[in-house]
Amino acid sequence: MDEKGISKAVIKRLPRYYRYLGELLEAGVERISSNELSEKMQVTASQIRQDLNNFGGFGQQGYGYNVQYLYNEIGKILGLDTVHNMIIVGAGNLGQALANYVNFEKRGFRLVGIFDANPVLQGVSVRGIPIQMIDTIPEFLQNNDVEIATLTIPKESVVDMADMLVKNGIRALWNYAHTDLNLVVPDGVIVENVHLSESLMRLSYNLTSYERNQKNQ
Amino acid sequence: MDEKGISKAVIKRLPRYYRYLGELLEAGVERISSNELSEKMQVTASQIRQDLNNFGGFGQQGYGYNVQYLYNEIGKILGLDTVHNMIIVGAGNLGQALANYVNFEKRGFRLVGIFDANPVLQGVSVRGIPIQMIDTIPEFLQNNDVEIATLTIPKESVVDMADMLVKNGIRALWNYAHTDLNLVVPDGVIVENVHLSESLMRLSYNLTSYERNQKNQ
DNA sequence: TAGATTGTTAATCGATTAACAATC
DNA sequence: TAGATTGTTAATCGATTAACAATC
Repeated sequence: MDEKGISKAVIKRLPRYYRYLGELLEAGVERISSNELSEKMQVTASQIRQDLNNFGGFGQQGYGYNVQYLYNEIGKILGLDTVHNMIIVGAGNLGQALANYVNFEKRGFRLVGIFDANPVLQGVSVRGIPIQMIDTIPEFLQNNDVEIATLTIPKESVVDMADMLVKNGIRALWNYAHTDLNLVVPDGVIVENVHLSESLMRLSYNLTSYERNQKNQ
Repeated sequence: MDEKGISKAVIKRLPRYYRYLGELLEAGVERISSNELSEKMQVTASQIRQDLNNFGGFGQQGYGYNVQYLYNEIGKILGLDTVHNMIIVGAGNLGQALANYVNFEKRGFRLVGIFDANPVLQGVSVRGIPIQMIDTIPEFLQNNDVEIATLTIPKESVVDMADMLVKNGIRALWNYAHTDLNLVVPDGVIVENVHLSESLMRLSYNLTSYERNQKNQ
């Protein structure tokens, strides 16, 4: 199974397929054709078939796709069938919000530690996990097999933190700080940047240019 | 100034330019060439020039771009030079995290109301704004000029909520629920979906396929 | 078998990169 | 003026869509 060279555009769409298939599953739908799914998701049937065929033939001519089977297969492709231990660094509002997000657990992301620099938070429990001090991270990573670190700390400290985490064996960073960590981290370390403010600016652009168009008509 | 037909790919990159220019500004850099910027941002200089020229010529041959000027212009394009009133619907962890995010204010997004369905939260203040009950939203929108609603409520209730908000004049939805609101909302209403779990799944995909490749070598 | 729908190749469309003349 | 660098056109690359033969 060589999954090398799958385009970013395809990978970006996979979680969305997964979500829609999950909903169909909940609704008790057993099978679906690329055409039906394309209407629901507002993409072309052609694109769905092309996307899926990057990973193998999951359907059957004359029948379509079995929802449960396809859901499972995409889950496997996304790596949701294995458990990944995760820590959260930064127990502010956002860090705690993410910690409380129950569904991650269901997808194989197991929260095993929460860390913060603020001594006031020491020992405070979030979802049954006591917040620990940041300087204990190296020791923690030595004793626990953690792959993912979620970074909800200010951008000023995030580069140094990323360095330290990678040196202690962290394999992937889920970065909420306003920096593109991928540009400062060694090759092979996975970085997923979440820039919420950029999302809001995009909204602002669309809102503003819509209003401009209204005026000019 | 006709900004019709700017491609999504370009719009997606604008906030990133804005961020890098802001950093250069803070660092006291006065001018920059597309080439220098391209190295910093890890994109091609050609792309930078193409992107900017969608909106007009902001540079000068032989000189490059004035950082302050370009920063301001991109800000204008993104609509960050006007104030947009915003409410947050859903005062759970994520809603409160976003409410506490100070920088939005600086970019022209003014938080004017926070709402929740849980009576326990009634009157609790977040950043000086008391949480109000959701059933008071229509009246609130009648009395206040609000353009943007941030939705941090469960997906079960988000479609009805969106309907209600739009009926009461909301122009844009910043949606954190696990649904594609753009597919259920009338034309002309701006929707920006933020699917954090999809981001984590992408991370998971990259991590998993990296590990698979390691094994096969 | 006939009908439906996939898997896949070919055609089209759009986005990115390269190149260079214009010009500061 | 000479050098630098933009704005912009042309070339390339990649992604999406259309079409259809294969096949359940």
